[in-house]
Amino acid sequence: MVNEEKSLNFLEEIVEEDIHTGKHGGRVLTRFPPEPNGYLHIGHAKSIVLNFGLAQKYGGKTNLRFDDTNPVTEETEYVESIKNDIKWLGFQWAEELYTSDYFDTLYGYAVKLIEKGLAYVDDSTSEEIAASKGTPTESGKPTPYRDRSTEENLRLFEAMRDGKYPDGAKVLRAKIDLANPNMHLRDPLLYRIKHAHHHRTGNNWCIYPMYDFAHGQSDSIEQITHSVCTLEFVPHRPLYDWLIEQLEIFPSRQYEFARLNLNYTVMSKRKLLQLVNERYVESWDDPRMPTISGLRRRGYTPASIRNFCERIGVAKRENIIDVGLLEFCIREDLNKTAWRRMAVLDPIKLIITNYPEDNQEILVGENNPEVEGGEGERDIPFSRELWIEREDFMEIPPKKFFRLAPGLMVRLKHAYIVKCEDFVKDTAGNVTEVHCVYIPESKSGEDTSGIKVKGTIHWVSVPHAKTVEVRLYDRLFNVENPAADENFKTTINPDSLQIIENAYIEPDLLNAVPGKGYQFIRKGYFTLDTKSTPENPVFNRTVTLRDTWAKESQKD
RNA sequence: UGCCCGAUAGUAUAAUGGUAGUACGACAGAUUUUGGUUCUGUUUGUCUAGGUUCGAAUCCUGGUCGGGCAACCA
Repeated sequence: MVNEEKSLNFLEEIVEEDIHTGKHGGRVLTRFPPEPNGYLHIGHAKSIVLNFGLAQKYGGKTNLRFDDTNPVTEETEYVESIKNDIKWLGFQWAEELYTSDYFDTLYGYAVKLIEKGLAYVDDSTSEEIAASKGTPTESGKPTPYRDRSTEENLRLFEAMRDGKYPDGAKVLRAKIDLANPNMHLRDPLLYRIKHAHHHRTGNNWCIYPMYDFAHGQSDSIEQITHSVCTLEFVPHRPLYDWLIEQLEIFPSRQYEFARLNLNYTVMSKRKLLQLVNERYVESWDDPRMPTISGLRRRGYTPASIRNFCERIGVAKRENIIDVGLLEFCIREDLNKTAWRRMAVLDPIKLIITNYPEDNQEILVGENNPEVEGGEGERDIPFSRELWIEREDFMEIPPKKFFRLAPGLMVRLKHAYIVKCEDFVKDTAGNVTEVHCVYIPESKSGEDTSGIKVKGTIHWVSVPHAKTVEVRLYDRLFNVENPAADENFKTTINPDSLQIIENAYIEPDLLNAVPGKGYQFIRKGYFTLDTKSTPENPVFNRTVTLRDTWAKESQKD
């Protein structure tokens, strides 16, 4: 038997080692700690899959903790969207927690630090503090307030809490080492004054802890065993550890991995917010956005996103993943699950000259050829006049063109073989009609014609066709790494959205179910848009099918 | 030019001192009533210079390159 043991990523190795050595009694508790100031994106999905996946794999649990220490940017709207996205991805947290739940405890920790002589109230301005921190090559200098007595610090900190000072008048700083080569250890700020309404604590507080004084302590309060975050927090780890040690609280450990970057998109919340605010996209859930809600509206499935996150791996090396891999993952999923339907996006008329004018037939087509039994079938009306795709006819075809051209034959999917005999152009030279004859004995399923054709094309019966709006999406940016551009918005792809107001669909597609993916045969995967209504159906293209002909035809 | 992190095919990711493997991509072929799917095959890689060792992607040293750090953001 071949040993198919899957290799572990470095975090799984750490966890296995900890379990092996009996650390925390083998307990595994992770957390996913979003700040509720924006929508979750595919990069968060990587973190979610990692944190929840780690816990699941080793019999542990994961908390959802909102890191809500900055009341100015945080809103309940974001809390709700974040919870919704996590659930949609298929994960369930053990406890829903908020850093703001710990404000009292955190305040107590600050007092303890002051009492130990390890924190002081500083009256300096923001600029003065920045200047006194020195530079990476030059050590910092103490401000005039560094050596206040414990009593004075205690009194002032309490006064800060009691609202005696305006925003920015004072801060609480840790007293560590102004000469430390790690800038984060040069007396970092612990608390600042913000007379602001907090989405959960209202006006109870006018001082709020900084990230560094909240995150690690929250981990510790919850007894998180493995606190997983991204690489930019590596230099914060010594401070994380220092606070835990000085406060003598549960020793959570922080581990860092490289965040996900995807080419042809941006991932920072700030930039995504700009795209929304400046109307480059419709909203946070615009199908071109790399947000979870955008991907969902685009037609991505939870399984495809989870799968993607597992395939990209986890390491500490900076990376830029090809969106092609994301597209592979959704095609892989939808190929197995999407029901097949026919739709013509850019129509020209095909007339079967030897088919009786008043005749029509009801043909059948399987729903899903990837599944035994096809998951049932649907009726497809057929008649003398059909819509076909403009690109499926060429007056003068190149070599290896397996579609319609004068004298060429194709099969109409689920129907008959037809032979092109003629075509009609308008005054502008555009082909408007293709005239064919059909082979009556070549009907799908009962073909006795013996004719073999290379190509099969999709179609929709003209008198039975329904009209819908179809939205085709392309990458939002024209360059691989838009964030590298000083003004990333100049690299936006002006053609990222193409709206087809009148696409023709086979009648059964009117029964499409929201949230389900459909393959428009030969065109791609589509799903109903959230704004679609029975009166005005709108389909979003999730992703095209792989198109080797497009590549072939572009050669030479 | 202070500190920290990293460097394996085009992109990611394994190999934990002992045959450099996997996925996606690319290329070629087979199958196909979707130029889809599926299947088969091919291609391409250890940043660099030394050192340790019977043996180095792996350990050590120097260098190069990339990224991060001096927000009352997280």
